[in-house]
Amino acid sequence: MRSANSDDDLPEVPLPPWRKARKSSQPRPQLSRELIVDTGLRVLDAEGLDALSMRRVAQELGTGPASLYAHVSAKEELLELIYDRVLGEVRLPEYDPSRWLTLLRQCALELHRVIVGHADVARAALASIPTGPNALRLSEFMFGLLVDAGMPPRDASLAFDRIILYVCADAFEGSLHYPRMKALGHTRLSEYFHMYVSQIEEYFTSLPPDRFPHLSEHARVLVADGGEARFRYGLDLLFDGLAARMPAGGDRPGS
Amino acid sequence: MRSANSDDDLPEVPLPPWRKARKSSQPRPQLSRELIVDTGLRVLDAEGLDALSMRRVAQELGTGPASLYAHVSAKEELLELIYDRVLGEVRLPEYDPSRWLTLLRQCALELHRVIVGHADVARAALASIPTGPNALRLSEFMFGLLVDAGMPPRDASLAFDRIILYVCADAFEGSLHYPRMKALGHTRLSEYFHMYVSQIEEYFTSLPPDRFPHLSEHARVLVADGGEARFRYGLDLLFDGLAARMPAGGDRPGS
DNA sequence: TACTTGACACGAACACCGTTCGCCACTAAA
DNA sequence: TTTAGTGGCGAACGGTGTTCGTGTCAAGTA
Repeated sequence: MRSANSDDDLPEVPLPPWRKARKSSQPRPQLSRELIVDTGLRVLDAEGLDALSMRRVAQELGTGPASLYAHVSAKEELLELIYDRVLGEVRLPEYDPSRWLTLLRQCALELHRVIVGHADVARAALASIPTGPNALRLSEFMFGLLVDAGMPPRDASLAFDRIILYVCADAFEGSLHYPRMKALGHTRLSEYFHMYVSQIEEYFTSLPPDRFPHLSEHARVLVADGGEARFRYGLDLLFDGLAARMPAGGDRPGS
Repeated sequence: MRSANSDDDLPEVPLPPWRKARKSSQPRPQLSRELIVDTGLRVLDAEGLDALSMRRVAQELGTGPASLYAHVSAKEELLELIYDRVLGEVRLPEYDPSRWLTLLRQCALELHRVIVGHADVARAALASIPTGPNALRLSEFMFGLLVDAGMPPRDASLAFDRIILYVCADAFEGSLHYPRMKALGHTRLSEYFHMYVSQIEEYFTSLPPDRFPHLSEHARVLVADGGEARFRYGLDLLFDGLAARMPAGGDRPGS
């Protein structure tokens, strides 16, 4: 595999018998679903989703791409498995329906944190309908919280779905900058963002004020807040709406 | 190009001089950005984003993929142009800040309608930072509405951003079913959805009730509502939160 | 102990993809 | 009429996901 010797057709030497021993001393790579998912996640964390190809994972495992298909039906399945493994890192608080709003908010923030922490796994998150064990665990927790707090199951289903969508969508949008940054050759995230924000602001400022009065005037604030503030603002909007819909109201002081 | 005559290497006849006239009567295919964007959108509408390759567009235009790069720097740019062309279909209501909530909601619904109407253009929508003329037109309208209604520009910026994200994210999520449906060989959308919903419901029902009491009990309602109801529910959540934040409150009777 | 069986590993290939290079035909200016 | 230059485009490069057929090893059976 590592070249070195010439692997031509004609055997230069009648291959000594102990060659067989060498091969069996290197037992079997023991491929398995878990090992493949582990490796895939490692590649994704280190180099991003674009670098996560079947060939790349196979290479990391010292084999060819065909070997993976014995344990994983397709790349899509591999991505779903990786996503569910990531969801395993989500730590759930103690279950207490009387504090449903606080806990639900905590879940959303935690989910967001975990997803954002794994490069651009969000791109895989939005694309898959998650049915893995860790996704179920999280779903049961959040959906149950809403139901047990007194929300009609149908509303709870919708609300839960919208929260997850929002969290994943925000993480996804943020992850789009990741490949861009690499393409521009930047290695420092702050440096990239500074450049990016300046460009957008400059563009908005340069717009004709007669056709785009608000955009050109407020160019600065349009790019002022970074990802985390934007995320929290939208989350607050959603949860305020939710609290107003819950029969018993919210659980935090002041609402 | 249209076959018909045999375009072999050897000329069957010493090609008469008036052949030259024929060629110049068919001047040049007159490739242009607009023509390429038109064709791309047509392919996308007819066969989905997965089928939209540079080769496919070129083939539709009766040429090779290399020809496109004279007018479009990369596929990503083509997608952005297509998306902005789609945004051109968004019809804006009459500007009236005193009815900001109604109009903003109308914009969101209209944008959603237009995006969903173009197969899975949503996948391109979320992936690009829209700076085309039609995107600016829409941004100026919605952002201006919030500012002129009395919202501090910084909040207006955040709110506007979140609304767009939500609309696009929902359309995106819905568009994911599109390739799946094709992969399963279904041609009727309703038929596919019926099968899909049944499967999910069955799966949730079959979950162990001791570990997933809420999911297994409420399996039916978890899949009850289709895309449109889910979308409106989330939009209402957002707008309720927004109205509560606007200094002058909402504009609709009852809020 | 010898043989069979079956599952896994994997090289090679297929059909695509986005993109670039370099040649060609052609138009417009000189 | 010559020349310069531009846009169209065939061919190729280096990648992708996936499949087929073969090889090889470990365990079960006689």
